[in-house]
Amino acid sequence: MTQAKYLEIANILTNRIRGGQYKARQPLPDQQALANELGVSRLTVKKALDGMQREGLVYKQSGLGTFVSGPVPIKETNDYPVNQFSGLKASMPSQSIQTEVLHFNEELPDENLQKYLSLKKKQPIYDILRLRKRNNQPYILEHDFLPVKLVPGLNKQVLKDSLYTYIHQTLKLTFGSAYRKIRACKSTKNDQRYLNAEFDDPILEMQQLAWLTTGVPIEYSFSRSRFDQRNFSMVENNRF
Amino acid sequence: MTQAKYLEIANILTNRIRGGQYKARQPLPDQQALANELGVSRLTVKKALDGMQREGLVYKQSGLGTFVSGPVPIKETNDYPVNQFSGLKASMPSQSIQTEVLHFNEELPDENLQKYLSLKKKQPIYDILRLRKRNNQPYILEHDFLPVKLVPGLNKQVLKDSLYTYIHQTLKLTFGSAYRKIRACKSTKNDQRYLNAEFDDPILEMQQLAWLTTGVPIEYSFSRSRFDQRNFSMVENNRF
DNA sequence: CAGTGGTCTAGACCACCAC
DNA sequence: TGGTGGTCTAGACCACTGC
Repeated sequence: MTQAKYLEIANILTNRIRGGQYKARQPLPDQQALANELGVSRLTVKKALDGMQREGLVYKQSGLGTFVSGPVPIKETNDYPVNQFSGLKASMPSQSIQTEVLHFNEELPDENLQKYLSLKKKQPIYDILRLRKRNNQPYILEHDFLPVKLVPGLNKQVLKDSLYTYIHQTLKLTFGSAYRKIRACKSTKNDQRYLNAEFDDPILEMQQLAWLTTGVPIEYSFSRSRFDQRNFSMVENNRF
Repeated sequence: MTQAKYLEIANILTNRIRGGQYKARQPLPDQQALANELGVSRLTVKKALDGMQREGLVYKQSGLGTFVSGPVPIKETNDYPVNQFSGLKASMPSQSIQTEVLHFNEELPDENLQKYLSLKKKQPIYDILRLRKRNNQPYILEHDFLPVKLVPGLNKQVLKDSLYTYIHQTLKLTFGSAYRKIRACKSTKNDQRYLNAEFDDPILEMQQLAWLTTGVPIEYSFSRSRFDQRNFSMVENNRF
């Protein structure tokens, strides 16, 4: 199956920006010119630029043109882009990520999990606790709950490798959307034990409820990190 | 100037969902039927539905239809949607918000602020510290930095009322995009003093660098809340 | 097979901006 | 006034779904 044209165009233009062909604060060629050059309609170019704008790569001024965004001066190495669906390993290819499976069990869901994952009392879930390390330092403590019937064949090796890859590549399931909640909280015994957190170290937690494209809930999870290890970052656009 | 048609369509369909005409987990009429009924082209309906999908109101299955999303079971009252550009008062109309101006001064920017806001040494900034209260309880401690030349006429009354309204309605400036960073941190003396935080209470902080549609940086700010007062929430979509 | 959403086109008009 | 991006249309073809 081939990629959509507008994604192809977005790739080309993104590479031109990264390669320096279009420079920060400078305008790109106008949409019609790009359409002519690349052999597509103007709407297809616009769609590509819309996506690039959402990612913060360009900004547009109606009546003036489309401009390359400058670098973000407050961006840090601990910043973790929150607008993505890939697993940890795929989203941080430059980092060396190790995974320890601390707990992996098949259980019956409590009332909350029944509600969150649309399950009956007798429909089992996987209860998974994993410690992710970055350069062999504790990084994220991940607690996942998934319905057993949706993720058959799950085992420790998959969990050490990549849960998301297994769900997507092997089971051919596609994540559709997720509700994410970020909060600060006090450290628990588990945080102190696995993340090397002091008792008064704040913890940054992301809670997530994720659905497949079919609308079926597939994952409820918590990701916890020590306050000095991770930030969540995002680019927001007005009116979209 | 009139609203774009696709926004109008999105409003109509959103109201139908909220009014119960289309029910959770049930399909909407197909795009062509809606286009015929509402007197617009199918693409315009699709654009409206795309926006509603980004907001988490509906989800689509290629080949099947567009479905109404169910309620989110993990949503809480402390959840604050992070994908928005309105000020605090506009985004929480149901809450009673009071503002105390703790500090308001015109100063010269340090090196970091010069870099973040693209300013020279001699170009002054406003340094603003405000305490936002919800139902007369401390809620958010906001520290804002804005270039003086971009926001003329700023005064304490504006700050007590609404900074965003002033910038948008009075000065006719439009926010284009923002880089936002969320982190957990330990409480400072100011947090303890104004947010009634204990010394070991974690603080949830959002740092923001915002640009106008022209690409000019206009605001660098910190919003801090006690860990038990506020969460940040968002709906994310795969492939958009 | 029929029905759905996803994509793409060519052309048109509009609002906005700089000159 | 000319050029930009934003919107909208009608029509077409495709990939995917369930029957």
